Amino acid sequence: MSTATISNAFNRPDQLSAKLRERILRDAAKLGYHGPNLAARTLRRGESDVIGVMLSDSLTYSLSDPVANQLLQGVSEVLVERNKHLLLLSSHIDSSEQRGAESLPDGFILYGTIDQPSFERVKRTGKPLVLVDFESDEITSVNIDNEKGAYKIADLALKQGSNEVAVLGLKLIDFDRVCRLTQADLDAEYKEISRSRLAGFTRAATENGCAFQPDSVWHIPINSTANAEIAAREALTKHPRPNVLLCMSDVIALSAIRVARDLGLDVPNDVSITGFDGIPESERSNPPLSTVCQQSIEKGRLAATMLLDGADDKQVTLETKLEVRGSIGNS
Amino acid sequence: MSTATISNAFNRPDQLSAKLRERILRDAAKLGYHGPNLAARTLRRGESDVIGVMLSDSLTYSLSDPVANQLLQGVSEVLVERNKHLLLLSSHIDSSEQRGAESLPDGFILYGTIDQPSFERVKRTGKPLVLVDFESDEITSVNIDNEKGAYKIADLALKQGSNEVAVLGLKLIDFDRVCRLTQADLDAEYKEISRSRLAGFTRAATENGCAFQPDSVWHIPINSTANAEIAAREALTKHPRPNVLLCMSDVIALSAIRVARDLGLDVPNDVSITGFDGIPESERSNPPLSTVCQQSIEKGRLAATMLLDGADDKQVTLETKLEVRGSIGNS
DNA sequence: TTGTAAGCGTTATCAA
DNA sequence: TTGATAACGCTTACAA
Repeated sequence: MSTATISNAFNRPDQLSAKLRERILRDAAKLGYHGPNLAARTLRRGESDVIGVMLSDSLTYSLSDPVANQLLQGVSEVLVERNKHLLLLSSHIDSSEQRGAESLPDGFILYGTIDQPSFERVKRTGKPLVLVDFESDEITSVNIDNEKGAYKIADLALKQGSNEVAVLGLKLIDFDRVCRLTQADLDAEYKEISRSRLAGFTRAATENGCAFQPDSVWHIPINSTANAEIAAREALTKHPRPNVLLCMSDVIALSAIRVARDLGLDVPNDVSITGFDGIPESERSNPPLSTVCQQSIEKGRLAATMLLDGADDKQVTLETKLEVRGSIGNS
Repeated sequence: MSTATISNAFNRPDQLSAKLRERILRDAAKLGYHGPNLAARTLRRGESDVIGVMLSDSLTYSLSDPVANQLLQGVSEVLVERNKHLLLLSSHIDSSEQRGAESLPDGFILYGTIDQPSFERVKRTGKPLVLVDFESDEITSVNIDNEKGAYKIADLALKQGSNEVAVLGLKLIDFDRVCRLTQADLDAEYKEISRSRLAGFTRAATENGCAFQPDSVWHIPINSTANAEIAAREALTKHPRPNVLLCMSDVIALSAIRVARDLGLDVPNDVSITGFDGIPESERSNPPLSTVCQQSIEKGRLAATMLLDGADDKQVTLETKLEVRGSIGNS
């Protein structure tokens, strides 16, 4: 009974008699053998059955973000189906351990705006890559049309005949605190999807005759309730008070709804609030949030499927769907 | 220049001259070498720097569950700090790929009630294990006192002088649909933490003179909004209508609050509703939810720390904290 | 149908 | 300070 036969017992049942195979498996179990070792198998075969998901934000934060969560749900659904495993990585880091972890997966899903060095490093592995909410020439990616989605919801909110608009933006500049923008901020090059959303808001505002100034645009560095509440409070106590608040994420918009209530404002009669993403909680708020639903779960499913099926060099743009709910006025 | 020297250049800078080391690193970068390969290193050293988190529910579901999410946040916080990596696994599965994935990690965190075969398998790896929300003799674990937490919140809700109690329970029996319990269900052995919560509810009800029957107890198989709404609707339309609804999770309780509103019931005047867990959303509901806060993030941190620091054979019980908020009547 | 042997990329040991 | 070598556990030609 050689090692080869044992290997075959586990991996190629047709290469030996059923009887021998059974005996081997039984003996292995008896000896407490746990089955082929992944490290050794990977080394030999060059395939680990592990898929890496690299997140642009920190792991801890990403796990708390409802949108990232939905993406991961979609990804995991497909991976489980295909018997692949999920290794979570985060960008920014460049330790030797990080590089080690990067060497294991058979392929990567890169979510969000990955920093340049990490991106280069992963590209150089030569392994298949699928980008999500991030684009790069010649690399397979899954995105939505952020400009269009933002335009649609802003247009809807502004059609109600409003005249004072504020924007609660996500990651508009490279700064780690909540603040308003300046014209210089806007002119600076910054390659985040939020800039496309801002472009959509701006186009809708211009078309509806209520263009806004940079100082009506807030920058929020990270999609958390705490940050959003600060910005919402500033925006809603500004003079003149905005009667339309366009938010770049549902987390932000939901925070804004709560802040508005705290300030004694009625949503939508005093102020209309719109979100972006379509997270589950957006349906449950009071009033329910009007938002741009971007099907994050489906995005994850699609990205994983494309990665595993080797859909090279396809750049997919998913449709967004407007969810019109109570947080927009109908005056 | 031998492989050994190159290895040293990456792992033991003191074993060669700075000059040579620098040259090696530079050349390696130029050649597109990504750094030591994890599979090979693991094979040789017997250590992967990967930690496995095995979830009792499916991966996809767990990623959507706010409580599991908080646990994972805590775990990831510590892992990132320690330069370890996170492999997500789920219980129930026993494919060869699963066993492969199980062979990689240096240790495991087992979250929830892991099925017996998976648990045995992981135990036999001989690697360090930390159980969370799950106990087994002689194995390190992190738990809370579910009976006590449940007792405290139930006692608080029932002190208000109510007389009709219903319970929305999570995973009380082995059945995949929402249903009420029978006495036989209660008598059957079932080793889930929810049984301890039920015991706490029962004790408080008995002490407050409003003991409930099995048919006032609902079983919900999985902690999702959809399931919870079905159960909540059944419970709140029962005759006589309960004026206290004790829920075994915040997701369930938040759903119940919405269902109550749909039915035109005022919370807490018509019905008091209590939760369990202390998820972020519980603060934001309308009215805010009274619940038992179980510090899930801290649980994750602690479990990861104990795993990495080799706290063998310690069985920790974390304190729970009562959060008294608007969903309980003060009549 | 079964066994032999090479080699995957590392690192630890030991020798130079 | 550096280099040669064996071994980690597995899979896959190929030989028996």
